[in-house]
Amino acid sequence: MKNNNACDEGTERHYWLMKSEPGCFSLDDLKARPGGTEHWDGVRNYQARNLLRDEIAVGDGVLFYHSNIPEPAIVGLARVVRGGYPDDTALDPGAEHFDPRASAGNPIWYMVDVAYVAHFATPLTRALLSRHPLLAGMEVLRRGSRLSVQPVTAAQWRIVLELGGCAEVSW
DNA sequence: GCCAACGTTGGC
DNA sequence: GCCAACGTTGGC
Repeated sequence: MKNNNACDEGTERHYWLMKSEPGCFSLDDLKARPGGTEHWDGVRNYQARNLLRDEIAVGDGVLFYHSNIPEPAIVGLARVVRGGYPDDTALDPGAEHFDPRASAGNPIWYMVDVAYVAHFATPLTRALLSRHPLLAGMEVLRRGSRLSVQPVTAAQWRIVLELGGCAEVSW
């Protein structure tokens, strides 16, 4: 976990990285959804839940990361179009991420909605990202980093968009 | 497939 | 409250 320094304390974060296994849900899948929009549901980790519930807001930027493949990479961009609200897949006994402890009055788990923005011209692999001195500290590159929703600094965001050929995308 | 890193569970 | 056992994530 990263600790805030004095400059970050109390300031809003606007940029995030979200992981997905492309065999489960890829950036192409997001693009193909009606309106390019989908719920980011199924997160069952309290640290990520807190971000979804309390921090992630409409208009925030999302780096879309493909994990658990031969060459994991940031493949493109999405935008948050709805802030945190209860993840009702936790209430569905038939759902993969059903949680018997959750109820309508105590949803426990939260999700946001994200909308497709763009694919990068080429996927930004871990090797490529690590080569950039200002990206070497990214949470996703840290060994053992498992958080599926991570904060990204404004500086990191800007550099990643440049590397991805999306510097002109305004936020 | 291996295994390190991490979160969660549960005995005590 | 400690901590060992266990399950999962995810890079390699």
